[in-house]
Amino acid sequence: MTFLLLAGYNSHMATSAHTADQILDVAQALVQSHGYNGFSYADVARILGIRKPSIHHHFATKADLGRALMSRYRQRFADALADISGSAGPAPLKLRRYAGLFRSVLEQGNRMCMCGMLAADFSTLPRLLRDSVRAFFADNESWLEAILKQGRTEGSLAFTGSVRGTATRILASLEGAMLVARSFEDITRFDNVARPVLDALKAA
Amino acid sequence: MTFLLLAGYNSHMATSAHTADQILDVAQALVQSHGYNGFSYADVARILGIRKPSIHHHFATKADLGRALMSRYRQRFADALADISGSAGPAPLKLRRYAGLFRSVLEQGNRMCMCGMLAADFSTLPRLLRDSVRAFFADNESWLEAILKQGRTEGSLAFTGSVRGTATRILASLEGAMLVARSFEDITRFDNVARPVLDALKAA
DNA sequence: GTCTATAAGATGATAGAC
DNA sequence: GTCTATCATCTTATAGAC
Repeated sequence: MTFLLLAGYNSHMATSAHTADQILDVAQALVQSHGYNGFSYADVARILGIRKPSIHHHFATKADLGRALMSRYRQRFADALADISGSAGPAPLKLRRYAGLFRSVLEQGNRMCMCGMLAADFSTLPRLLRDSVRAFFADNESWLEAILKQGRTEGSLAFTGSVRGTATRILASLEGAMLVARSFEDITRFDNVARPVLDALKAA
Repeated sequence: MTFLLLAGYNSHMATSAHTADQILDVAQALVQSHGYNGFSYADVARILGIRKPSIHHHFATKADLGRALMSRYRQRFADALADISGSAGPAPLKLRRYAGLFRSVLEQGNRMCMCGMLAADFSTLPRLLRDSVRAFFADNESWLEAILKQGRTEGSLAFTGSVRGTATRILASLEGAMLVARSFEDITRFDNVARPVLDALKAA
């Protein structure tokens, strides 16, 4: 398959980036658009203007590439979450910024959250990748729990039900909102889910 | 790939079913488990104990098979929705039965909603299939809107925000709940999202 | 309606030259 | 680190016998 929609990347920019990073950039965009089984080494090579064996040199197998992809994605996401929770604002603002993380992925060429996409591909993934997908979700929920607790403590959030259950619900709603919104190629569909889900948590 | 998890189907039952139906049964299970790009005619043939050309005889191309799959799936889902909305109960009960539709798919070998899965595979689908996925979601939202209106009218439901927005949110939450729950192979994760989402709509 | 045989192209991967 | 050449296997699909 040939895909031009590599928003956020083209082979003529970031010339200082190492090949391995460029491969990860392209592969990630392809996974987020087409799924783990929807892209090939040939696709990545074509887009970067290199040959398949060059990719195998950096990532011997597709499972290796997948692991590197997940490792980098989880690290970056963890950094983004740390940046938000380390900031000074009230919990509702942090939740809005959190949803903004997902929203920005959709904005970037109508991509899906990489882990949401891999959750769909779940049964076809190598074991290590499966574990990483679960860990990503678990990390997200733990982070959300901390923010929800902060909000309850500072009085900025008021919600019935457990902190854990609420975190689970926020994550699932955002993943589902992305999934449905991207099939309509309409980001307002994401907003129409994310906004009320978060607003419903606010203290009166 | 070889998959044994064809809960709900094996080649020794339903011997009276026509081959085309058996193919659809197996292909649907595979799409729901592995995605559109995660299964092949060879997989279907192996499971049914027939040869690939027999499948091509019934469904000339994979796109044809996909169309037939969607057509049957949407029809069945529409029938299930009509059955629920045609019944006598109050809106909250109908919503619970609606969520039960999704839940039963998860129970069936940890499958994903077929359209949720195809929404992930969206960018790799033939145009007609894309349209069908969108139509499925739109049909679901329209049905939910009708139930939400019924609930408001009869006083069994009370929610802030628009009927349309609430319908969108319910669908997205359920799809996302399935997506996340299946990666943990834990149906209680689905329940922990579906229950509070629907309970929050109930009139006091 | 199902089969054998087969094709053209894709896929993940390797050997070995430069 | 990148390339050419090559690989076994898989994928979608067709021709034609039974």
